[in-house]
Amino acid sequence: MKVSSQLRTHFPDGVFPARCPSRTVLDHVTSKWGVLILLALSEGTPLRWSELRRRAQGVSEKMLAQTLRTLDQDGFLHRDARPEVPPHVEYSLTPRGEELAALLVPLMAWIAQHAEDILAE
Amino acid sequence: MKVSSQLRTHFPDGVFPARCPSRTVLDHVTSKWGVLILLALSEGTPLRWSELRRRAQGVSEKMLAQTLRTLDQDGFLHRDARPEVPPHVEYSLTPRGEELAALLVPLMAWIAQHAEDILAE
DNA sequence: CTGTATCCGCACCGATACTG
DNA sequence: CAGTATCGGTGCGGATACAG
Repeated sequence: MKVSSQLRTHFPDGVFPARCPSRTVLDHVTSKWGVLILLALSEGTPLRWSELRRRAQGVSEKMLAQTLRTLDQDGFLHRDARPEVPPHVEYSLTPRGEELAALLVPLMAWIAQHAEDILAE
Repeated sequence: MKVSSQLRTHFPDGVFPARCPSRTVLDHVTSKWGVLILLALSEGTPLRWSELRRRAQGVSEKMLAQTLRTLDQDGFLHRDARPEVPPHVEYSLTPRGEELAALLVPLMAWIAQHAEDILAE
């Protein structure tokens, strides 16, 4: 069985329409910082804003905020703000986010394993 | 076993460095059109330029060329030009590309399956 | 048919300053 | 600590014209 048959259910002719929900979600998920944030949270431990900034090296405050908002709206992660001073906010994956991350992890693992060979050529 | 442990091998502390081979390859693979092209070819059938344009709806000639070049340089796909008039060029996945696509397909299948629910909220 | 070359707008993104 | 507001540049990406 060809692996691509999994796609035939939703894209019978192999065509990916320009404006469809799948494209939108795909863009959110595969966005430059979206992947890294989902991966960082894939371990299960809730992470704070500053910790996420540290893990996804190079992300600006603006892009972190924007990405977190998008992923939150899509229901992939949960924002837990404790009413404290100073503020203490934790981000964690929702069940839906965990499903998604479970598919992202093998991808990233494969990439990490082959990246050097790929760029060496 | 947590699924994320697959990443611990390469990112022991869960930190994704700014400038590392993995980031570069990740950006290539998760690029707007890169994913769609890899998925279109994941079926195994070689596709021609014009057919790829049709499948990845909305892609411009410029971006198709650019994306194909990148994926080719990374060794994910093979360009087969037959010396004919008019030109006949076929693109297909390399073994490496097939490995990658095999990880991309379940991701896209999951997204296609949940996209409407996700955006409905 | 399969591209390449060029122009150019605008959206993305980073940097900075500021706030609760 | 955890963000928001604003500005400016830059490179992505679309449109068009052209070539082999």
